[in-house]
Amino acid sequence: MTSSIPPSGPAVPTLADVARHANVSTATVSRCLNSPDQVVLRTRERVMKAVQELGYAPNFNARALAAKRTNTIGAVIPTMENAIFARGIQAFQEELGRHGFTLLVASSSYQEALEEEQIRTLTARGADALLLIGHHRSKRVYDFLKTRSVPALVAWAYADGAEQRSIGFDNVSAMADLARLVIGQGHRRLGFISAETASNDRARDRVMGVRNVLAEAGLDQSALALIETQYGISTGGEAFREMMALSPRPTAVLCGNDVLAVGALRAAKEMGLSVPGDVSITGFDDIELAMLAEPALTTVHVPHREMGRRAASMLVQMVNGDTLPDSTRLDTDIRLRQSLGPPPSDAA
Amino acid sequence: MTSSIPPSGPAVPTLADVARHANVSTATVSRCLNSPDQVVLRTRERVMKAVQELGYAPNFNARALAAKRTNTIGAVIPTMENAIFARGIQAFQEELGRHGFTLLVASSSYQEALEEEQIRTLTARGADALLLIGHHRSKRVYDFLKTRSVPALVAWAYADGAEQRSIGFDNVSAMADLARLVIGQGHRRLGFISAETASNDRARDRVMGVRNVLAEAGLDQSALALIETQYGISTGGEAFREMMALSPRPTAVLCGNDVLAVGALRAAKEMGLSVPGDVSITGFDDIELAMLAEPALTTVHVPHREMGRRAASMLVQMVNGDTLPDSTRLDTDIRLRQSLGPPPSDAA
DNA sequence: TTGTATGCGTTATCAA
DNA sequence: TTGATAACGCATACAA
Repeated sequence: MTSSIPPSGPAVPTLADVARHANVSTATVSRCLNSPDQVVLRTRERVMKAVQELGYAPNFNARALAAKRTNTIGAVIPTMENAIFARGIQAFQEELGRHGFTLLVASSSYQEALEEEQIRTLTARGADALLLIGHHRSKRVYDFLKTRSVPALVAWAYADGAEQRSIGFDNVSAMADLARLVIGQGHRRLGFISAETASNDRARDRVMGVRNVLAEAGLDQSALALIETQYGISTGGEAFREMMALSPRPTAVLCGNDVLAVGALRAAKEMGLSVPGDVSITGFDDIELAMLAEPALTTVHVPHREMGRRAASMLVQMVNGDTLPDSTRLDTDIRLRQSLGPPPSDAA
Repeated sequence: MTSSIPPSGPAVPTLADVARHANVSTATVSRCLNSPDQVVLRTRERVMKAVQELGYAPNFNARALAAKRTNTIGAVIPTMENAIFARGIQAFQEELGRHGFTLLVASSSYQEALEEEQIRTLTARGADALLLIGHHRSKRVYDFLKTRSVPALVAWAYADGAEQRSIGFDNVSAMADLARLVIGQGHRRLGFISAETASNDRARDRVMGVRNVLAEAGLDQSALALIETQYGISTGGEAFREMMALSPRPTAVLCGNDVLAVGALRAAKEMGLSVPGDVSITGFDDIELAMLAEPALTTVHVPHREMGRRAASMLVQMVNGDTLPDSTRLDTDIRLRQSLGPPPSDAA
């Protein structure tokens, strides 16, 4: 019986290996890599040659442990399957890269408990700062972040005077603008298909935006039929059918996001309803789908890419501690397209 | 002048703090966390209480350094903005979570050099294994992975007898099946709008699939007009316009993916061409957009979610080293929808 | 079952 | 400009 040979090929080279190879101390190698100008050219060349020859690459975990800094920024988003986050995060990452930072993404599947877990995980991994979506989360989480002194930035939501630094837009007024437009077309019975509001302040704010406008227009809140449903095209369609079964039924159905709206659009077509002839439908976000839909969707345009990009530079500032950036409010605007029109003339 | 007070609040608790608090050694605390059954209930309770009270959370980097294992699996995808990857990766992550692994994603923006960099980064971070998209990459990368003995799995592509373990489908035959169908409808002049093939074997394979069928049908390769373009709806549209300017022009335009196809569809509409009356258009991937488009897109359905899920379990197996999983070939099938029909009768 | 002691690969402080 | 050397926070072999 032969003793088992350890399957180690040429072990992964370490700083020490490089140091030996170049006949210098590990400290010098480290300096060559991190602050090259602190070491004279001649030795630096020797060290770099050794690095090349051995194919050395620094061990990230060891570096993080010793330096207490990772140049990594974490982000917890609801899901990558939502195009708005995919797009924003891609821009976020690109901008981080330009500043020498790396992105660590995690997704919460829209579950508050999972989000908390992910936040703790990213923190344990040594993220220098975090990007979070929306303001809604337990005080415990905010306290945790504070005692760990991990800078955090809230995105996709801007709230006046919120304690937490944020970048985003005002969901209430953005949706209100759209609702005003709908009412301006003559609609008096509205439907609203909302994403689930339980732990989603953006969704709640959008509902509030519509309610505010109703009040403003002197309409009773009963003029609004509200359905909450999960994110998805098919769920949007089901909610729409439900809404059309109401009597009297809404002449305009506003949706909390474009995906729900596209579902509604499709359901309408399947039901043989003309949009906007029989019923108007609107969305929110202005993803590509909105323009491609038939009829094209009237929606609220949100600058997702810009938000991601600017979120990155704000976080970088916060980490470097130069100057703390102010919360940033971005503008949204309405994209008026075919899916919105006046109510049918025979509307009861 | 007062000396500056270090802004440290209650410092982050470490293993040692917990140990002190519970009156045990650090080793015992470590065991409580990693192999609880090795420590007797009574002390375990004491330790856990201390953990709670101090709000202790293990430092990931330190743990990785000591244990040489991270329970982390890395993935390098072209971009999160492509729905097929977003969807697959989401499933991938969910399945990893079930096995106690964490996902680290990076994106290469379809750039080979960037991909290599990301692979090195993830490796330096101690990823236990990697998920890569497609087979195409330099030997250097594969060698690197081998000497570091980092298990890697290729996804979104399956190649018979490829050295690298993979999960995916055969892009050549999947596209060939579709091309056969198109030719079966009577088309004799085809167009193909391909994604850029330079460092993308999936794209190359799809082109090859069409070419094979042409040969098979006794058609000259000149019967195929080929345009390569970047991923995107608008680029797809531009390529389509170019193709329609050809003379004689193709009666059917196959696209390397659904996004390009949707762009083509839109361009056709803008040009006043009827689909499939004047020209047929097909896609590949079967993303949601395909069914929503007008007319609905004939395309190749790929089980992205299943691929992500199974990729995760394969990688977990590879890391745990139980049994090495075989490469897996998944089936695709054609979704025949309205965008494909016979060529116009007046086709020259 | 628990404790002691060492090492993991870096960075950073302090001398030289 | 460079070199020793002490952390960093944890896991684990070995001893008790």
